[in-house]
Amino acid sequence: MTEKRRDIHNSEMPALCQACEARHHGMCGSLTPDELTQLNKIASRKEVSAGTALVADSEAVTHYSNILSGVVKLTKILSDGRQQIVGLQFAPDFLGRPFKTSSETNAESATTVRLCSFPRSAVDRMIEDSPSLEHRLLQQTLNELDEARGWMVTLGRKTAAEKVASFLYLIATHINPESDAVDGVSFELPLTRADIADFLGLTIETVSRQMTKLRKDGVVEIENNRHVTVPDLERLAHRASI
Amino acid sequence: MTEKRRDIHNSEMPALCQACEARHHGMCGSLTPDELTQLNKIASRKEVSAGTALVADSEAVTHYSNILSGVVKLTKILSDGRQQIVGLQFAPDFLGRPFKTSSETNAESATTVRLCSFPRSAVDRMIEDSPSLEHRLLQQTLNELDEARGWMVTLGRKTAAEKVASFLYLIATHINPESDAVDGVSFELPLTRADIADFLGLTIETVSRQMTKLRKDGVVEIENNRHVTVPDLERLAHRASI
DNA sequence: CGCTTCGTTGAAACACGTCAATAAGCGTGG
DNA sequence: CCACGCTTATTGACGTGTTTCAACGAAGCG
Repeated sequence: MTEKRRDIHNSEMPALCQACEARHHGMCGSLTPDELTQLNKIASRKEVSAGTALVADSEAVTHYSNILSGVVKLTKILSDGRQQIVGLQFAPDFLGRPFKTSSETNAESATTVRLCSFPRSAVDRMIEDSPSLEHRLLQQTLNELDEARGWMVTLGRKTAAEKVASFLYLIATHINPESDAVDGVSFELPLTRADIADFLGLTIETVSRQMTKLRKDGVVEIENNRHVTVPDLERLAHRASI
Repeated sequence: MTEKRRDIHNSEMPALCQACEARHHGMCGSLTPDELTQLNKIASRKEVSAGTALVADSEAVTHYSNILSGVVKLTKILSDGRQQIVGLQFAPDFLGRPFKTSSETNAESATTVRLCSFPRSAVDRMIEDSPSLEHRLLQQTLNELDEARGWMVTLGRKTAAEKVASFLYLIATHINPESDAVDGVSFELPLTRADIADFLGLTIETVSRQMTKLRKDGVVEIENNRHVTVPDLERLAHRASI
């Protein structure tokens, strides 16, 4: 894979992709300049506001997308309305479920999200022709599987306090892809209390109480409900039993 | 993929693989007879009893395996000993985590398990050479991801009663790969009450109480603690909120 | 036959959910 | 600019589902 990348001359790459690749390391990294140029012709970039349905339940999936910025939540609902967020996706994740036209999973923007979208058929064809693209896809899928299984421990075996700490830790370590700061991490929560509750399998009241407790214990600082500062990531991780 | 299969003449296939492929539809189906013959030379078949560690936490993974029969549980533990089963694997699933030598996930046989194992390096090489094998691997991984996310709803949003019903439904529909029987499904539970509790994020006492309730309500019949009969799968599914 | 493991059942404790009231943030319009 | 409604979040009192603790029964095994 690394060798493959090496012979990509930036000058041959579409300008839009250059800017994108410079910041992230998404799937397009495994495409040749030719493929990239080709894909770029049929790609469409768009920006959607928070709360937009990107993949509606059981609706035919017509597009795949790369997330350029923002956070997307993947949700499932039971027939009586109970909802569970089964995954969060950050830039530069690939959004879509190859080899299956319908999905039982909904995708919705949690924040303002910028996307680079492609018609499904074109990408499916490209996957067939490009083993390295499929390889990249397999790696992302394996990572998502690891993350999903890790979260299952949180859902099944952690207390409410540990769940909320786990969530904050997850965001603190994922929201800013490049930052490796150990101290003084600060960010805007991409999710409302209701979303956090759906992610953790709790009620909004319990989430609120545990957030208050973390704040009173000095583990986090919270301003305007959404802006969070974590003075000591290790301390937060400890609260999350990580 | 289907076309690829069509030109495999059974006469060219190693005898051991023939018997295996006849019953299941595992990964080896995407290999050519040549590759199969080659792989068969380095494959070792073995049978392990229930409770055998197959992949120990953070230990280097030296082998991949196909599950020929039995059930394997994938577990994760927190530092204080709390345990969560994050997946069950049935024949003919592939066991192992490609592209990563260490895993945070343990694999342990839940029942007697028959395996067909291969040295890691040989399979890794084969994956590089055979796009169709990688394709098959991607598909299993996507399926496992779907299953994991489906189970997250069970863990996060279902009551104890629904969780136990969901578990019984999962087993009833997975334990016997070929059976499509709607009525009178009968099977041996592959997991102890402790395992079931670890899978559902409950205690063994709660599992026991809910099993008793399902039995008293006539949703399932239970003999000798392990043998379960489900007279009406739809009724069980309803209890599971599926 | 005793020993251990596995499963069931009951009573009490508690973590989290439910219900309800209040406050804070935010856009809209008079 | 303030009034108004709406959504989002906090906090309290109370109820309940699940856990905890404990005792007991059943099954497997030397």
